[in-house]
Amino acid sequence: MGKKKVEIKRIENKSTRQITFSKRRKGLMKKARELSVLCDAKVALVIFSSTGKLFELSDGDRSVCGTSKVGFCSNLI
Amino acid sequence: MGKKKVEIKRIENKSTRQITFSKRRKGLMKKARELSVLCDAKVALVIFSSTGKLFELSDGDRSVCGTSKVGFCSNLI
DNA sequence: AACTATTTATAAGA
DNA sequence: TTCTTATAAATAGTT
Repeated sequence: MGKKKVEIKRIENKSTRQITFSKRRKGLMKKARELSVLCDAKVALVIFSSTGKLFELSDGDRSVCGTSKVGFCSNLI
Repeated sequence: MGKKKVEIKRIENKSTRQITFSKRRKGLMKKARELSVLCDAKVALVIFSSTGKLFELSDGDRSVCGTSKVGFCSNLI
């Protein structure tokens, strides 16, 4: 998608990589939510950026992971 | 995407829901891998179908979660 | 942060 | 149920 086809390999330019990260993270989380709702599935998504920043999403029955999002993330680490 | 626009709510027809689950799960995992590679991020994705079947993906530095995929999944539960 | 040309994902259909 | 196709959606490069 986009004006040029892009090869799936590490983006070397830092600012391009950061912009792409921001755009694709948003898109991925949207699709995760959609899968969860449309198909009545339980979905958990955890993303660490290359700078170590954490983004997380979980849908469906939260009880398997604990009740808080922070708790859920902590269990992963 | 697709021939008709679809509303994001639970698909009531069981076989349609199962087909959509299969297609979108595949697409979501592909995009998770792409984000991981393009942006040098660590991504973990865990999906339970409505029948309880587990699908899982993790990319990037596995050490935060243990070395095996099974181990990683077990930690979540 | 918005736009838009294109690519990609996918809802129906075969 | 695997393959095709029309269309919606995501997004790469641009402004």
